[in-house]
Amino acid sequence: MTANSATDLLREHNLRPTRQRMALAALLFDGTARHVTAESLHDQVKDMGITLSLATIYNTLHQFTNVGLLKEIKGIGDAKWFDTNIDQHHHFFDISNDHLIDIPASSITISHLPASPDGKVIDGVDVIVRLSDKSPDKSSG
Amino acid sequence: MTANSATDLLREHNLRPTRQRMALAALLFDGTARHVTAESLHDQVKDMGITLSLATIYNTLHQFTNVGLLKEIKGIGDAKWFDTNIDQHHHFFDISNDHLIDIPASSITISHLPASPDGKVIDGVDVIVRLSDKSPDKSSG
DNA sequence: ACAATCTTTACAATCATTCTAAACTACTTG
DNA sequence: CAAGTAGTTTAGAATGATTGTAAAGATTGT
Repeated sequence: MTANSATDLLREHNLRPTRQRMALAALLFDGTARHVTAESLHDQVKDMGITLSLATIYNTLHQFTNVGLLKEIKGIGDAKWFDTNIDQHHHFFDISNDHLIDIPASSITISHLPASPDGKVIDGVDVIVRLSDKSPDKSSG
Repeated sequence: MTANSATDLLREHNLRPTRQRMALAALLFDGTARHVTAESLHDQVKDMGITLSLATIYNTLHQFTNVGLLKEIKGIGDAKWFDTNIDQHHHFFDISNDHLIDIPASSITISHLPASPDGKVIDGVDVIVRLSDKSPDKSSG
């Protein structure tokens, strides 16, 4: 993502194109799906030689989420994760290295979901498929 | 659950039947499925006129989980939840009041799950169906 | 009862996150 | 471009959930 398109992107969403938001937008919206936590993003910008306060990272992640540029992923580990893939989808979560892999919503079929209780509507369905390392002792050795 | 059966239950799992663990076992294993956090359990025992330190609640929840008496529920709200239903199952999570409702695993059919990446095996599948209040303005009035 | 071991507890420490108020930056208008 | 205003960033304090620590207390086997 170029500096210009980052500017446009931010403006389209009524966010001032500040140095900080430009840097984060450049990192996040390069076309590849990214899964980040505030801490991991903080480390990534640090590696680029840019220093942003953690509070700004949190603020920006929330702002990007509010305007629909990011999606928060519920239920992964201890920290909050954000996803640049804003389509409805699910996740593999590799517990051995805290790595996330997207699963398109269309790749999973969920049927026979019970009816919601009276007065309630389904707000969303999150599926997390936990992965662990295949034990080398089993199944083929 | 009677005091005697709580004692037996604890002994069967190599846990000394202390006053604290007896109280918590009595509360938790009365036959109905319960969803608790450390804080909510702490409040419940307080209501019974018993005072236990929060640290003990945490310790006990973890011990009960380690011996298979409880199951930790991943991905709900900000706190860790524990479930007396140790069968494989899923959850409705009512975001308006942080209330959980079990969904038996057999009530949901998940098909076409993609293959796990090389070297990885599926450790478990968690489905959380988020519920919110039906808006009174929509759909029938 | 005694010693050995396991538990509980108060309190400090930690981790992720949010709050606060002051310093700073971007945008608009002249 | 200068000034004013509104939006942003930041360091550091505060919060909330959880874990660690070390000392005091309870349970068990003999």
